Amino acid sequence: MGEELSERKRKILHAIIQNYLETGEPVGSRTISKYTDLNLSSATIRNEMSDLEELGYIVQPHTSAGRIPSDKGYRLYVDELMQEKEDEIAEIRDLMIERTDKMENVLKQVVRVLASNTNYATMISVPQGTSNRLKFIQLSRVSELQLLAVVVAEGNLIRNKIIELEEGMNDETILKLNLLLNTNLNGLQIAEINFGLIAKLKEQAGIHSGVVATVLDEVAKMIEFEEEPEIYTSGATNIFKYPELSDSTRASELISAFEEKKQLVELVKDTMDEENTGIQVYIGDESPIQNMKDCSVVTATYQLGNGMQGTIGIIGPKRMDYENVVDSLKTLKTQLDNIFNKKT
Amino acid sequence: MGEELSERKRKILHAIIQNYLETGEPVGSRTISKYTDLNLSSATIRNEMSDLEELGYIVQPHTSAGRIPSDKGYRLYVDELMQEKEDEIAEIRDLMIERTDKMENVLKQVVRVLASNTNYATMISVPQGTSNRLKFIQLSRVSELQLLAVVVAEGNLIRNKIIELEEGMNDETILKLNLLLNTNLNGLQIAEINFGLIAKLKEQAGIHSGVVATVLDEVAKMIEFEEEPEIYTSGATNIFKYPELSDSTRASELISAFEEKKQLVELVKDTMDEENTGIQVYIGDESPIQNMKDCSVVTATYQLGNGMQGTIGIIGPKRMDYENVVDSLKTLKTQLDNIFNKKT
DNA sequence: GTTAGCACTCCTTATTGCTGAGTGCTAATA
DNA sequence: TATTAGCACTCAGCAATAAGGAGTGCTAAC
Repeated sequence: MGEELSERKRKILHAIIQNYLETGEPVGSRTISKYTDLNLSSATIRNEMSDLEELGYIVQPHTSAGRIPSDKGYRLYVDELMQEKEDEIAEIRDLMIERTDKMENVLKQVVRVLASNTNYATMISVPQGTSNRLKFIQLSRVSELQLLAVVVAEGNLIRNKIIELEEGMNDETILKLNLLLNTNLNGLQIAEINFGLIAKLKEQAGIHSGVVATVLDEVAKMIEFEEEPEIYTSGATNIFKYPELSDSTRASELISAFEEKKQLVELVKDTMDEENTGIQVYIGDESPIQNMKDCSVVTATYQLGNGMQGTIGIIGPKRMDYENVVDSLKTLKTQLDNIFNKKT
Repeated sequence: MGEELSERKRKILHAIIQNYLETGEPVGSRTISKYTDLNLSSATIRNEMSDLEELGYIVQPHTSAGRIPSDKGYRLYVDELMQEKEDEIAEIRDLMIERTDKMENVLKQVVRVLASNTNYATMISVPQGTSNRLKFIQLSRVSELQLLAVVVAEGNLIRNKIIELEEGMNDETILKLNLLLNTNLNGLQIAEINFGLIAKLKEQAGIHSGVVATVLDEVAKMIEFEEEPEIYTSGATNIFKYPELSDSTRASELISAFEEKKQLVELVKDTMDEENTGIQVYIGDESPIQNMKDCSVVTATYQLGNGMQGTIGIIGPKRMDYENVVDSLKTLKTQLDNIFNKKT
């Protein structure tokens, strides 16, 4: 593990990986001999490659084939070899966020553009977080025994919930409840809505405390731990562009992972847990998602002002164009920050 | 076209199709000879099959292979041969609509259950219609220059829309607007909101008519022609269960049709246009969707009280189990009717 | 009208042989 | 000692060939 690689070995490994990223075919010694400016014969390259294989950075699919990078090789590439193009402020093509529309639409558009730009499968999670501030709450009667609760949080995150009542409620009561809820809750972060406050509200509701309790329960539950983050995906069929992923069983598993979204939720949670705020790269087995052992997953966390955050992810073959992907995610991240933060 | 088929030919055709539905392999004369209770030798069957081929009901993939049904054959099967199991009130397994939750959730669950029961890809469209009645409208301030409009229609169809204001608006005005809108619009069908009414409302809004106009525009546009019906899908990866659909290009096209949903919208529109309220079966080329020439599509329209309606669809290989599919859709259709109509 | 029999077709699968890319090793070279 | 040329060897991929088998169409007999 700890062996230092000679500069030459690093160069050769770099060349192998880059070549493989482009072609998807095992790369042989002769190719490297010509491809690099090292001016070494294929025989020498062969010796070095033999070493690299022994060290676990590359792998031979079968005797008398070229070499392909192992997970360990990719890891080294991503961590050290790959050059980040810090400066080029690459504009995400075609990304025109039209208006301050519902966040839902913005996210759907973002994920679609990202997929069509990168040619990989993409996902984005609706921002979540415990320190999100309430903008306002509105209860309205929808029918005799149903209330509609609309909750708006910062960033124009809107949630509806139909609340079933056990018994009727007159308009005045609803008005009072609205007043009560909004006076006490608006502007608060979720974390600040504690049991004490809830008890206080119940008390103030007087005879209607029973009803208030259920309403509060619903409201609290709805936002506080909106159990599963919602996720939008796009470009799942891009995986068919990579032969190594597109045999039918593998493809089926991958795509249904995108359809179900359950596993993606795991991915989001995993990404969130890491304190790391930057870009994360999961290579093969490193991925928290079972079905993606043959893929690489690159994720980024984007912030929404007050501790609210979501995850963007790109899923593709191990030989994905890491440089560009990481780059795209970086700029997208900042763009998202801007979009959501410019409107208070 | 008009030739009447002898009873024997019909039986043989029926047998061929049923066998092919099960196996997916071309079926030969010997198989039929044993499979049926006709007690005919394979030679006789061969003669009949030769006739059936000439009439266009079956087709030979290559010389010296068995026969498979042509689109025309399937059509006859669906229209005449197939026995509808009218009586068995087949319960859709596991379909437990838990609560009067948001319609969105109900639909998502329905489509998922249907997919897992049938092993085909499924879709459902959110009900739409011009004769839908408004339950109520609610405008609320979200920030200085943003209003949130919440519109609830019958069946608890909820829509949110952020409306941008050009200039600020005080609370009183908003209150008035709400009163105005609700007094005049609640309980109306969309069709009843005409230009006359709109003009009247604008007038009543007095000095704020400018703002009211935009608000009304937004509200009207939002419901009247909610441009594209929303569509939920499930089980797209089921197509991998049918080898004839799962080669990578075909699969990719199909699945991306499910991902994009654009084409599904066409399908929904097409289904709606047909005056036919029952079950529709599109076989191969009959389908309005380009990419589904190799599939069959079965759709049903479900009603929601006042002329509002949505579409359920099942997409699978041509050799789909028509009997069960049609049956499932029928019962599901009535179940949906019940779910949505029991709560006014 | 039905059936047995037979020649024929052609898909499928397995076998074989060949080619070419690529390796590993050894011996010669700088 | 590091590099290189040369050579024998391996093996996936491909094409050509062969064997097997399912199924048909036709003819002649029942």
